Amino acid sequence: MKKLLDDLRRQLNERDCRMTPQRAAILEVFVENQFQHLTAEEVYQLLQAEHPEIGLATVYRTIELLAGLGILYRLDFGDGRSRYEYNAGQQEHYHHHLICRGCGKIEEFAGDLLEDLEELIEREHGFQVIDHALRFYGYCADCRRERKENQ
Amino acid sequence: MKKLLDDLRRQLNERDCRMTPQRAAILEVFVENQFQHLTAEEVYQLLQAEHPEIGLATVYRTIELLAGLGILYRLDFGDGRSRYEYNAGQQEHYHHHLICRGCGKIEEFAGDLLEDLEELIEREHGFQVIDHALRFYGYCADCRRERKENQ
DNA sequence: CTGACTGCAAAGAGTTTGCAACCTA
DNA sequence: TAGGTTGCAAACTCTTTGCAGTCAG
Repeated sequence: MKKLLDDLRRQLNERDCRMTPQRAAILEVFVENQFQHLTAEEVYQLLQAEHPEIGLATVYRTIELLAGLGILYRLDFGDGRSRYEYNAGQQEHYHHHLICRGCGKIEEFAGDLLEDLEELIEREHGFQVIDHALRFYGYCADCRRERKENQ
Repeated sequence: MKKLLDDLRRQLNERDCRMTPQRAAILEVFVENQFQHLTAEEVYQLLQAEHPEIGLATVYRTIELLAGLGILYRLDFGDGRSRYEYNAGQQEHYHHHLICRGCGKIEEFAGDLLEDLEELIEREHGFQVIDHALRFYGYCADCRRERKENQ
């Protein structure tokens, strides 16, 4: 954790921004909840125990900052709020999402498989791809079972 | 257009819902703006000329209804509002989106290429895929040019 | 000691909902 | 004529912003 905080401090200083206890606490929440898809409100709730003084506005502002630095990754599953995930490798995202229309559960699966396509896009559209989001919508194993039973 | 309206009426009646001039007008907007990604507000604006009496709440309610029937397709590009597109074939969507982080422009490109992956997902995760969304984020040709010039 | 950062509360967007009047089947 | 539908306004949810006080560098 210490190294991550030092990294953050350095990145902030490079941009004339400052390290604060609030920013450290918020980064910590994301690191401790790696692979989760947290909303601002959830981060705020998770902070209540140890840092009840941190306001929701600060959470929003910090999340935006961290996302701008590439430390967080923004996800939008279409449920009306933004979710964020810690981007451990600070590299591209090679996992995708299976979003269940029954229960809302989000599974991840690994794999890129899109490089060829990205090359094609660059060649044919002159579009420089810096990221991609691939989502599959459908019904997870649990919901499929339930749906079968209800027939 | 008439056939589409009759189809809609039939689908509505099957669900104990009614055809109304408002619903017809809203469907018409989507048909006339095929391949566009309209927000509720945009639909409302487009209706003003011919149907200034239709309220925004009705637009929202109708869009939700049409999306539930599979007549519209919901798109979410992460800009804080939902967009909808007329689903001409009422079948799966085999085009994807290139979203420019510079100017926000959204280009489409055709191609499925995901069938193999869908099979894999079903086999390995027991997840039944009914749709997918594939988006590439980056910089379009125009913005790339501009960014080069500003260097 | 400067100016970036914070918490709070208020304002803003987009969307949903309650309700009385209205209209379709 | 029964009950689904509408327009309006108010309510709601998520997010952003203004501001005075605070704190990091």
